[in-house]
Amino acid sequence: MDVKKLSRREREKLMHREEILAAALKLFSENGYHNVSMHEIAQKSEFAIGTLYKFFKNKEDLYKALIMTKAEEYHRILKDVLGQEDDVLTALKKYIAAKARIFAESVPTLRLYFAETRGASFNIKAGLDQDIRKLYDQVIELLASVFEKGVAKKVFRKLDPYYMAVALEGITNAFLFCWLEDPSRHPYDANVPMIADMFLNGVLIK
Amino acid sequence: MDVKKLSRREREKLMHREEILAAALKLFSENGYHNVSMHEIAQKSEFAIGTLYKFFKNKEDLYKALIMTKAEEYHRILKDVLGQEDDVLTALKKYIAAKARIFAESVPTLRLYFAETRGASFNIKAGLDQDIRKLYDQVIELLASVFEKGVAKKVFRKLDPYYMAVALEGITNAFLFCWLEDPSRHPYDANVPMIADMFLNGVLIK
DNA sequence: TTATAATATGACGTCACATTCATTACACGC
DNA sequence: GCGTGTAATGAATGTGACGTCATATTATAA
Repeated sequence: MDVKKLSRREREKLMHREEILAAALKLFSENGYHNVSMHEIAQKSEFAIGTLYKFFKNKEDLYKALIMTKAEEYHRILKDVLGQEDDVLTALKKYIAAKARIFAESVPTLRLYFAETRGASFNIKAGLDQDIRKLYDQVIELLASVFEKGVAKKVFRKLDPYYMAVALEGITNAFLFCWLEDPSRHPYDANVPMIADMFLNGVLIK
Repeated sequence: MDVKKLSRREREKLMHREEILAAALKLFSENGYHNVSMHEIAQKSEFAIGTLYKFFKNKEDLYKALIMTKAEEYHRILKDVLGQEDDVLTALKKYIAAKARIFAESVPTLRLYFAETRGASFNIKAGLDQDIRKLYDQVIELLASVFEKGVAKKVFRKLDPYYMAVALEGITNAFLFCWLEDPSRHPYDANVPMIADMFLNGVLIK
């Protein structure tokens, strides 16, 4: 998979593909799948309609390629973070912070990702749901295993590890959503310690 | 607004409207706005296409009427619960439980509500976002005021009340989503105490 | 320079869907 | 039974989007 192995022709073709995807990301994240036409994507990417169909079988295929690329990247990063040999507490804090880093560089990606994973996704007839879902479930399971370890080591209370993972996902996503709505008023980065604190210690005075 | 004041003609007309909305709810919640045609809604509700247009200006209008009715009902119930003169802790627990009750009777409604409030809603060109958002923000603010009271009374730690509300919303929605995906495996009702416990006390062993 | 392969183009066919409106059916008072 | 206004109908219309393909352009090799 070395880039050097590819001829200029092939490298350019890949670049063109990337350009199409970049244009599509911008449009889809702003307007949603059904409110973007292939004509618009062609215009924005400065290719002809026919060219899009050289790269992607159809509109669904283009969308799916876009989403899955991003989802796999997201998944890989979180897996890396959770896979490091840290103690459970730092692993968790790293995880919360990583979610910020991933999307900090690309708000459009976050918008698309939320559109497909939160709420019911009705964009694509079939298949995509399942594929993204599988990646998402893997992250949850990984998180759950961290919690399980934490429970065994008596760091965490004896609660269902899976539900702890669900809760943490819920909280972090809620703050990501806040940030998405108004980045300057609700910065995610700055709130990471507070989020961790709230989740770990609760809101009650003991 | 007494029903008795209406003639049979008028009552029937209202009933017909309800029937159309019921058919639309089922279809939209299963397939999403763009994958349901007016023709399908007409068929399911056993009216002619033209009749739909007697009740609603267009497809968007029909969808909007559907969503806003449900959203206002949801909002009203949560407002009632939080408005009662309870101490902050029972108010909170009631709130968490109420979210279950509202949707327990209608999974389709929950699906639609999530489709419009979580993730980016791209169904309707403009307007709906803002209107639903306003209702949603009111609930958050109400929740925040409960937390503020709790902080003043030294029940809750000194954290930003708004962010506590965001976190609670995040957690409860995450569990609602779980329930939506697999109602028998992840019952929301049974988990209410656990959710409250996790949010109030955190996951850490002290 | 020419031949050949690879890539890009965009006008157009086709189809599905939202919306309209001329017509029909119906209820109710006289 | 008759006339009037209200409600319901669904074939017809117009629009717009996807995806195709015959053609044009560019790159490479001979």
